[in-house]
Amino acid sequence: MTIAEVSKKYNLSADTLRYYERAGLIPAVPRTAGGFRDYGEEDCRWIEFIKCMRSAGLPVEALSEYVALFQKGDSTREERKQILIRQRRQLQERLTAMEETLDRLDKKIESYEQWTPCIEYKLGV
Amino acid sequence: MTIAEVSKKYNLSADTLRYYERAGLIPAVPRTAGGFRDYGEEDCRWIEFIKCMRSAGLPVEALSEYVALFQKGDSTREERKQILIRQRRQLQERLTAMEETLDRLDKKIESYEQWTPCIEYKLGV
DNA sequence: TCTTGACTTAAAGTAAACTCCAGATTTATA
DNA sequence: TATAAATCTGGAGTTTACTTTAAGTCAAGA
Repeated sequence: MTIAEVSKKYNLSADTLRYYERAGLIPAVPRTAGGFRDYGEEDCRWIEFIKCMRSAGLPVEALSEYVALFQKGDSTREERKQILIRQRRQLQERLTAMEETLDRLDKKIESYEQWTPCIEYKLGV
Repeated sequence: MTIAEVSKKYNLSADTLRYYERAGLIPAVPRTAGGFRDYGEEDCRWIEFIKCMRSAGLPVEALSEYVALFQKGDSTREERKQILIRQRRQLQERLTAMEETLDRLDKKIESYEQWTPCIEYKLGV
């Protein structure tokens, strides 16, 4: 697959795909004789995985460490697992904060549905 | 309250508090004769509100628009409400994506708990 | 009064994650 | 074969949200 095809498939710009590779978010992609990237199935799975993780806000650095360790082989299994556990915990924390904010936004929007100006409304908060 | 006291109370640096004011995330804070900020109860409520919204990732720009509209008075109620609704929807979307990623991370961590290398493990994704 | 520490501003600097650009090379099409 | 479209690399530029700096002002204690 060419970079244009992968770009379309995952809705990531070609620049972003090249950036992900350069930053070590995905292993090096094989090339054609002319030097063009030629993505295979496994490359695609990496891209999909990284896209998912990035969409949830996992930092590029943590992910590139994970990929680097993965490429070092089995001896890094435990270290990789610790990265995942750590990122899972931080993601959970962000999620909880966001759920609280969502609740608060809901209440606020509800208060905007009423005509009667209440103290909350007066303060705008 | 001085900026140092508010900084301690909300665990935001004095620099961040000044930045929030400058960026219009909170209305202008009253000053002492000497020009020092003198935060009152209402200022604190704004800060707490903005801190909560920012912690969930609501963009500075959307929040500053909201505050600007609030300061223009009642006629902007509907516009303010639309901002909140829009941000709520986007927050919900981010939340859903993050929940999916959390699930996936959980499964991945579980797979790291096993000795048997499976296809997933081999691919690292 | 002097000095030390808290506070002020405007402006520059930083970090993260892309995004764009220039100039060269490769590949597909007429 | 000529040319246009796609891709390459290295490096610079952008955006968001702060954070730091510099140079000065204000206020409380010795």
